[in-house]
Amino acid sequence: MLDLRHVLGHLDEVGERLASRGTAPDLTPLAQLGEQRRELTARFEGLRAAQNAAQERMKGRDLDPAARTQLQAELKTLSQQAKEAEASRKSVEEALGALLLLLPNLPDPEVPVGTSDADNRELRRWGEPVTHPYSRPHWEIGEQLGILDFEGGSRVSGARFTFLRGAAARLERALISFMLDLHTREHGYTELIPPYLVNRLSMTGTGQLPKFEEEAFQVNLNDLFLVPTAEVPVTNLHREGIFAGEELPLKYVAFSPCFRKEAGSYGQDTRGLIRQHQFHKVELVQFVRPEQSSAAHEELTGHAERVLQLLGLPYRVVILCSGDLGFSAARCYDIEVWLPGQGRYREISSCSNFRDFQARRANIRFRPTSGEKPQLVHTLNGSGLAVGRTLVAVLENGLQEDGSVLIPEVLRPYLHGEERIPVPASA
RNA sequence: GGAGAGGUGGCCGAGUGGUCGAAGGCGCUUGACUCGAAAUCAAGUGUGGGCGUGAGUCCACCGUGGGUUCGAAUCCCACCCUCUCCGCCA
Repeated sequence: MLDLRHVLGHLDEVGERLASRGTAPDLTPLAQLGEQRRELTARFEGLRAAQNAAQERMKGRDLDPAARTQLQAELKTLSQQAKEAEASRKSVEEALGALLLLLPNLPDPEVPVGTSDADNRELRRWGEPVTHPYSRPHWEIGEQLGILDFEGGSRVSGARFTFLRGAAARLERALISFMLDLHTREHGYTELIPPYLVNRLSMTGTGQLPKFEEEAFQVNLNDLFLVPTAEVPVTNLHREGIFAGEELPLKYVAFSPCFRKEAGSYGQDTRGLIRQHQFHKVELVQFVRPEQSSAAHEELTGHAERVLQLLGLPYRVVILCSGDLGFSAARCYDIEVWLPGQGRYREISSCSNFRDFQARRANIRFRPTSGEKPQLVHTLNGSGLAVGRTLVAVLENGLQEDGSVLIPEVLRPYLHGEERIPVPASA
C-alpha cells in the first residue's frame, strides 16, 4: 500500500510513476475522497469535542432536575450529529482504503521504463548456454526415462498436474534439501515450514488480494486460500508486529508447495513442468531496515544465483522493466536459467524489493532503538529456487548423448551417490 | 463436534457505566549515587489521526463488528482467536 499522505502530496509525480507500469490510474477520486475525509474528520471531531465538553457538566455535580433535563436534551442532539458525522467519515475512509489497496507499488527511479518483458534489461550472465544436437525438451526426456507422468497427472487431477516418478521424485526431494541446507548453513537463513492455507488478511497483506483473487485457489473453510508462494505466510508471520532494531535483518527460508490458477495463461507452456497449478518452491524472505534494503536485495539475489552456480546451470539476471514489475514490487530481478531443450532462458527465480509497500499493508514495524517510535520495515523475497523448474533445468542441461541424465555433483550426496539417471532397458 | 475459561499498552496484569488512555509491576530512556558496573532512588516512557511554523491542542483506539445509553474497557448480540477438559483423528 502506498502512503496516502505521500500520494495526496505528490499527485502528479505518483501518477507518472504508476503510469510507467502501463496503465495510468485516475487519481482524481482518491484526491477528492482525501479532501472529503479531511473535512469530515474535522467536523466529527469538533462535534465530539463539544459533546465531551458538555458531558463534563453531567459528571459528579448536583444539577437541579430542570437543568439536567435540558442538558440531556442538548447532549442527545450533539450525540446524534456526531454519530452521523462519524458514519459519513467512516464510509469515505472505507472507500479511500479500497482505492488505495488497488494501487500497485511505485517502481524505483532506476527501474527501466518499458511495457513488456521485451524491455527487461540483462544485467549479467553466468556459464555457457550450450545446446547440443541431441538436446531435447524435458517432457521428452522425462517420458524417455519414465520419470515424468503427465498423463497420470491429468487423469487424476487435470491439466497442469503431473506425477514425478522414481528418479524425478528423488531429484526433486534432493533439490529441496540441497537448497534449504545451502541457505541455512551458508547464507544465514532460518528455516520455516509455513501453513499452506492462509486467511484473507494475509493474502491482502502481501498484495495478492483484493486485486488478484481470480488467481488464488480458495478453500471451502473459513475463507482460506491455498498459498501461491511461501512469501504470503512467512511475511505475514510478523503482521501487526514490532521488531526490536537489533532483530533486523531477519532472514527466513521456507519450503512450500505453491498453488496458482494460472488464469490468463491458457495456451502458454501447456507442455511440461514449466507452468503447473501446483509446484514446489524454496523461498527466501527478509525483513530489513529501510536503509539496508537495496543492499539486501543484491545479497538475496546472489543467494539464489549461488544455487544455480553450484548446480552448474547457466543463467542470466535481468532487471524487470516498469511494465513487467509485479504489483507489490518496487524493483525486481529475474534469474533466468538456460534450457537447451528449448533454446532459451526461462525464469527460475524472481527477487523483489517491496520497500515499505507490504509492511504498510501488513503493519510490520521496527523500533530503531528502544524508546524511539516504530517505523515500517522493508520486506524482500525471492525464489531460492523454484524447484520444479530447477528439475527441468537439471534434466535438459544434464542430458547426455546416450539419453541418460548426469546428476550435478552437489546433489549426489542427497541421492546416495547416484550419478546419472539411466535410460531404462525397455526404451 | 460438545463443555468451560479468557482476549486490556513492548511484556505481565488490575479495572465499581462518568473521576479511565487506563492502577501496579517488568522492560526501556534520562538523571542522581559509583573509578565503572550492579543494586538503589527520582523523572519519563502506547499507537494512529485532524488542526497549527511551533510549543501545543483536539479526536479515536482495551480481540473484531454491531447495539443499548447523554456517556461503554465495563451492559447486550454476533463473529474471530487462545487456553483447559471430553470426543474424533495423522
